[in-house]
Amino acid sequence: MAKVNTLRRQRDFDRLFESGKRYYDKLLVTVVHLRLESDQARVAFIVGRKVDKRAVVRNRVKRRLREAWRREVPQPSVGVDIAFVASPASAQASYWDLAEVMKAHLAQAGLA
RNA sequence: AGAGUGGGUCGGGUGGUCGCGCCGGCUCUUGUAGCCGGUGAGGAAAGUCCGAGCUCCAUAGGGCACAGUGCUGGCGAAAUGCCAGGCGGGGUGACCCGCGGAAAGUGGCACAGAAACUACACCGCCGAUGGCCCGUCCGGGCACAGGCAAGGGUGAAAUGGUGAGGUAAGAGCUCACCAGCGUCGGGGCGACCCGGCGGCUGGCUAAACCCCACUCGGAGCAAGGCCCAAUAGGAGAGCGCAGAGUUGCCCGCUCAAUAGCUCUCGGGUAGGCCGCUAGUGGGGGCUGGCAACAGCCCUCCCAGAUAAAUGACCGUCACCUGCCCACCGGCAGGCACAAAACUCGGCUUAUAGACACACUCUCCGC
RNA sequence: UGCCGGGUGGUGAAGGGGUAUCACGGCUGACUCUGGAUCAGUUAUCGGAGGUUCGAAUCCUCCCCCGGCAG
Repeated sequence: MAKVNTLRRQRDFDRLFESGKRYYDKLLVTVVHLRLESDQARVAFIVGRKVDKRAVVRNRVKRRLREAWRREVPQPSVGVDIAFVASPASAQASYWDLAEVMKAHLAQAGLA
């Protein structure tokens, strides 16, 4: 995943969480916001300290999410910002569980 | 064979399919591109408990306070670190744990108890001596004066312990040994140890104040430096006053809002770049030293991310647990603690299991 | 990542070496025909583990948890 497709500015996060549409699950909360001025999709994976105290576990969840985004889901061709926020239950979830939830949320958003 | 002690090393291997950060090279359509090559988490990277380097600050100067350290000697840049030794305590033992000063002063020691520090006298013991009574002047009784601190009892702790002598009863009152104190001689760099002598002893608490010796400016890479959109129109320097700053206070030193006057044209947010990895560095050998460690020689280059790379999935082998099983083997599950964020030296805490070494105890065999 | 502050009944707070205190709740009982008010009782191994002390919520050390500041 190229750097251009990573969401990193505080301003972008503020706009995404203020006006984005949310899809909920026990493992994952997905926030989607369309950006018409661009045709690039930007994505962020958020795993807070409440998921698990240990950095090793949080890093594993983040990497599984990133891998699921890369392999299990068709890349959107429209301008859109997406944030995947992991919940504490995702620390015990397998790669395939996370991928299923991600696919379902993107289908609901009409991106897949 | 079993149980254990000490320090040390390692902490999954291998294959397949996709993928990531950084560095270097090449290519072109010069880009947030493609290809090739190299490289990419730990013993604790952790907690942030100590200490350094490095950077900045209004210069860091003095005094007091506060704070820290605390057996001795050595090592180390330094440290609440390490090594060796000393003493005390624990363990059958290998070994482990602790550490200045209580006759410089102040304070505290609840409850209980007679008394808790100028020690004391409730029960108790004695009553030799003096007193009173009986009585033949021997003697016996009373417990008034008085003597005692051995025994009982209270407490965490009661002014040395054990034994003998001694006495009216007792007591370091006397003696022997032990503990403590002082002193002399010897050994050791020293903590301290060994021996002699003396008087016969003087609670505990300093992780209470304190005393003694030594140490101490503050903040921290979000330090700090550089380049600079948009927006706003001020911003900076000098003079000057209330004032402000340094972990607390005093002195000292420094700075200086706003208003005013004079001069100058820069300051800085978002963002980006540097700091940013070669360093008190790792490995091997020799020499000195009991050791920590030091010196010399050879050799190696070993992460630099920033919404944050170092992986995901699927096999297989090894290991562990459970079940089935006469055995071969099969099935299921597990396979630790945990991830850099300027760097380094320590400490502390978490950690499935594996390996080798040295040593101790018990039992058995020869 | 760095630096601070704090954990005491259900809740909010005192206490800084000597039987753990107060307020508001909750529960039980008494009073009342019933309820309220009132009175009495009950509800804590002081975040955990070691250490210093005769004795620790308090002093020291190490862990765990919560919150804040620095963009």
